[in-house]
Amino acid sequence: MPSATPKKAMVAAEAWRAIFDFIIATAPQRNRYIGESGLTPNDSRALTSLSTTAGRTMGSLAEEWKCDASTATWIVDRLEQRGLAERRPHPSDRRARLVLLTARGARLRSKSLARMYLPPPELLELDLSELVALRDAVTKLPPSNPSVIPRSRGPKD
Amino acid sequence: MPSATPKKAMVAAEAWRAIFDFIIATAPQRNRYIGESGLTPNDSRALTSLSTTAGRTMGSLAEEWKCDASTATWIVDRLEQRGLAERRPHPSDRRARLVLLTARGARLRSKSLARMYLPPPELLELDLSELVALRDAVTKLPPSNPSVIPRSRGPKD
DNA sequence: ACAAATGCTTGGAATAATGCAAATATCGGA
DNA sequence: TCCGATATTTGCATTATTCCAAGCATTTGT
Repeated sequence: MPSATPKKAMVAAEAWRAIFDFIIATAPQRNRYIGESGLTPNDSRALTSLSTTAGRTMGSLAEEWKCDASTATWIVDRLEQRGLAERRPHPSDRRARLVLLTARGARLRSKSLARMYLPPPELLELDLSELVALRDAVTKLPPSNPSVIPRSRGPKD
Repeated sequence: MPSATPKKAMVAAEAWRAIFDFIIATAPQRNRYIGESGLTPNDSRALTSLSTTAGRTMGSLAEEWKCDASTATWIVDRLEQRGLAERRPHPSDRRARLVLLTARGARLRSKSLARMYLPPPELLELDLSELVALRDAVTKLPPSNPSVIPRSRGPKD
């Protein structure tokens, strides 16, 4: 066990365990959402790595996904076939490609994210005061790249 | 939007979003654990549905996993081939089978769970007081089936 | 200008997952 | 006892994922 701050480690373990159990318990719902979007879990993850503005090279995607370069090719091919992403030439390196989300991809991504952000119904079983305490506590968690604000508008998809 | 308790819904949404982002941000670590165990995510999930004592019928497993009965057969076959689970005759219904974890399966399951319960390092970035508040808040979350207490002992696996 | 390195795609091969239809054995009720 | 319902497994077909080895075009360092 980390002996640096035993007390802290203990509390962190208790906190994490409760969070983890909650995640597992509410996972089926989210998996259902993913399925309904016509995406595989893999596609879904891939979408969150892209944006309509900042192109990513295949290489950086493969690195982020910790997979073979050819696997990244396969994954992006898949998105491209569905019109969710597109490859463009790299402005300064003609070997490389920049992968961007299409408008359609962005819509699907937002929609998908919006559903993931829907709080599990179980959360509403808490009192308002408990919820507030929870909200205040979890918003202190280290900031992860805030996965874009989901805005639903424009044509459906 | 759920108009029942707008305030509550709002707070729940904020809380969930922070939790969800944290889960996503720390997912790579956990995925790595799963991979290292030589199990697929599917296997891993399957293990958590079994115990060494309470046998489950194939049917109930298929229902829990929301998959075809033949898929459940495939999944359990997989575990059985690796010596992690075993089928036994059902005491009162000769059509049915009871699936149980083997000792080896139980060890792997515990080990796997224990790693999942290791709090993400990011959690330790919080102050002790913040952690305590978090712990107190999340332990009020609706109880999920507590996925068994991981106890590491016995021969390695 | 070359050779080695880099970025990506293709071709292939293997495994994982999943569902449907058919076959088997058993159970339960009329 | 006989028939429809139930529990599982098998055989098949399909899709999803992965990685390795090769091949191409381009870039870089010397």
